[in-house]
Amino acid sequence: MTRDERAPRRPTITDIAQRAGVSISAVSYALNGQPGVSEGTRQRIVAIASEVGWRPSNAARALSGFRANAVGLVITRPARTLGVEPFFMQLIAGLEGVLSAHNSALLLQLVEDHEQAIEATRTWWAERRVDGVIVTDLWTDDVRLKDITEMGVPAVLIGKPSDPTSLASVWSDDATPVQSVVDYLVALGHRRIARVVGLPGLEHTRLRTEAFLKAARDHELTEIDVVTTDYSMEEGTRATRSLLTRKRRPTAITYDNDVMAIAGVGVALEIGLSVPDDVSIVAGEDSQLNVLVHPSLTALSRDIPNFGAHAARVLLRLIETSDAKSYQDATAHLIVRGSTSRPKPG
Amino acid sequence: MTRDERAPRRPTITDIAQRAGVSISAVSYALNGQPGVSEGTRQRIVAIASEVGWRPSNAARALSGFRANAVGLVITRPARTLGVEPFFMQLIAGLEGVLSAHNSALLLQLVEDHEQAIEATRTWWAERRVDGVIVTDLWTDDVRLKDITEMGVPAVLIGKPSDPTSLASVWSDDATPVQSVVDYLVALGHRRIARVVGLPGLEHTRLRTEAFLKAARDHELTEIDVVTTDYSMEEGTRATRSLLTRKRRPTAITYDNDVMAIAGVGVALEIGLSVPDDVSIVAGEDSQLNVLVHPSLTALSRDIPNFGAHAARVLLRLIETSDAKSYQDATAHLIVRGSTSRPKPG
DNA sequence: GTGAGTGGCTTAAGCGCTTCAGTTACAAAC
DNA sequence: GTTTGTAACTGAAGCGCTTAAGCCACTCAC
Repeated sequence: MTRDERAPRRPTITDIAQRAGVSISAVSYALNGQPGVSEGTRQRIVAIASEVGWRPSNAARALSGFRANAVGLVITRPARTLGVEPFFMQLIAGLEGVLSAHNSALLLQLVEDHEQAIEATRTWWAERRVDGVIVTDLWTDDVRLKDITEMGVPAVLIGKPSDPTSLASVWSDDATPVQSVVDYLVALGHRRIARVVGLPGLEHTRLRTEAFLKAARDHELTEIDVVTTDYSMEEGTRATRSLLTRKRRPTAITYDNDVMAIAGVGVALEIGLSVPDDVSIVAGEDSQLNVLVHPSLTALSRDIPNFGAHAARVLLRLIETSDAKSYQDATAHLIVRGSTSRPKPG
Repeated sequence: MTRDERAPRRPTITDIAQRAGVSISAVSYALNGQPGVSEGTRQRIVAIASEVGWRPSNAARALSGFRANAVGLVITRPARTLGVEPFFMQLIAGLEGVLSAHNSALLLQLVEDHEQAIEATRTWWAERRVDGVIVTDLWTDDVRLKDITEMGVPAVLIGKPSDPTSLASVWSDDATPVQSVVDYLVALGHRRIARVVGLPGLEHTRLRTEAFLKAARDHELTEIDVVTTDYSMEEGTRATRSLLTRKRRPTAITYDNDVMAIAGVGVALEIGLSVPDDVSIVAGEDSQLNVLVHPSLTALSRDIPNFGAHAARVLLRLIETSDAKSYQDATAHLIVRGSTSRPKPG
C-alpha cells in the first residue's frame, strides 16, 4: 500500500540529519535532550527540526520499545443510558486534561457488555495501542480484573474493587455519603425512605445499599425499600411509579443518579404528588441537570472531572514507574436544594 | 528503555515463522490473506497464530506504510456545556459502532477553542496517530478548514461548511426543520415567536436563523426575536428571562438545543407562567431529557447515532479510497409533545 | 610520554511488520 | 527433453526511530 500521495512527504530525522550534516543518532540525541551532542549542534538541529516542522512518528517511537502514548477507556453501558448520563463526559474531560498535557492520547470505546469490554482491552493491549487502561463500572467479583491482571496491562480502576487486587484504583468513600443522606432525611422527620439503585452488579451499588441498610438499622427505620434498575430513565420511572403507588408510600426517595431522580420527580407530578411536600427526592449524582429542573434537586455532589484527572495521573505514574498507588478521592457531599423538605405530618 | 518486564514477551510473526518452519514473509502473507502461500501452509500458520495468541503490532504495521487504524475526534466546547449535552455522546456512540467494526480506534480530545483544536489535529496527523479526523461544530468561515485542507489529513465535516471546500461532509438540512417549526407554531396561532440560538459563530446557527427569518417573513410575523447564547443552561436561563419579562413577550420560544429549552421551562415556571398555556417551548435537539421533564418537550429530532455512523463510514471510505463523497443525512423532524399548544387568546 | 578518561560524534543493530525481487520445484507445453 | 510458466516460498530492504557500542580527537594526571 502506498503512502498518501496528496500530502507532501513528512520530514524525518534523516532529512534533518542531512541538512545538519550529522548522523541521525546525533539528531535523535539532540531532539530528545539526551547527552551526546554539543550544545551548539543541538541548537542547530532543534532549529532545523522546527523549521521543517518535524514531529516524531508515533509508530516509529512505539516500535522501538517506547510507549504507544495512549491510554484506553472502555465504557460498558447500553447505548441508550449513555447519552443522558453526564458522568462519563465529565470523567473524560478530567482524564483528557491530564493526558493531553502529557502528550498521551485517549482511546475510547463504547461496548455493551463486559465480554466486549475485555475483548477491546485485550486487543488494545495486544496490539500495543495503549500503555494502560482506565476501568470503570466495577462489578462485584468483577471478572475483568482477573483478565486484566493476567494481561499485565497497567490499569487504574475507577472505584474500589470488591476483592483485594494488585491493581491500582481511584475511589471515593461510597458509604459515608449515603449515610449522610439518610441522616439528613431522618433529621427532617422522614421514616419511610426508599432507594432506587443502579445496576445491581456494580460494586458501588452494593456498597451504597449496604450503607443504606446500615443507616436504616441505626435509625431503626422499619419501612425502607430498595428497588433495582439499570440507571435508565425508563427504569427510574418504573421504580418510582411502583414505590409511589403503594399503600404506605415512602416520603423520601433517593436515587443512584440524577437522570432517574428527575424521572422520579416526573412520576410524582404525574401521580399528583408534590415534590418536596409529598415526597422528597435526592439524586445520587450531581450535574447541571439537577439545577435545570423544577424543583432543583438535592444531590450528592462530587467533582468528577477532578476524579478523572486523579485517575489519569495515577495511571500515567503507573505506566512510568510501575508503581501502583491507589488514591482515595474526596467524598461526595450533600447539596441541599429544593426537592427535599420535612414530610407532611400524618 | 526496556520493555515491560512483567508481561511475557508477546509473540511476533518471527516466533510463528519458527514454529511453522517457514519464513516471516510466508507468515505475513498467510495472516493477511495475501496470495503466496498454499492453503495448507496458511491454515497451519493461522492455527499457530491463534494458538500463541498473536496480534499484529499496530506500531509495526503503521510504520511499514500502513494505517494508524485510528481516527480522531476533537470536540471544541467549553467543559461546562459538555457534560449535559447528550449530542456528543450519541455522536460518539454512532461513530464508534462503525469504527470498531473496522478495527479502527477513536481518539478523543476535548479542547476549549479552535486554535487548540487545530493544534491537536495537527499533532495527531503529524505524528501519524490518526488516518483521518471528524470535524464538528463548523463555524461560518471556519479557519480550520484551510489548515485541515493544507495538512492533507482526510477529514469529514459534521455539518455543511459555509464555503465550498474539497473536504467531505455529512450534513442534514438545517433550514427545513426550522421552517416546519415556525409553520407549526403559526398554525397553532402564534404570532410572537422567539428563537434562542446557540453559539453565534456556528454555521448551522446561521443557517437556522436565516431560515427562521425567512419563515417569519413568509408568515408576515412582525414580532420575532433572536437571542444569542453559548448553548449553556445559564445562558438559556438568561435569554429566556429577558424574553419573558418584556412588555410584549413571545408566546412561543424555540431553542437550539434541549438543555436550554429545559432551562427555559424553568424560567417560565419561576416567572409564574405556565407551559404551554402561556408560552410554548420547542427544543431544537431531541434527547431523553425532553421526555424526562414536565411538560415533555416538543422537539426537532434526529437520529444522531446514525448520523455519527454515516460520518464514520464516509471517513473510512475516504481514507481507503481517497474518494470524498459528501452525504446528506435525514432531515430532523418535529415531535410534538406537551410543551406546545395554541396560545391563550388575548 | 604514556595511560586513562571524556566529550562528541558515528555505526549499526534492532523494534515487528510489509513487500518487492528473487529462487526453487514442479507441472504443462511443445 | 528442453523451455516456459507458475505456485510456493525465501531474502532482504525499508518504514522512522532509539540506543548500545565503537571511534577519534583531545585533555589531564602522573
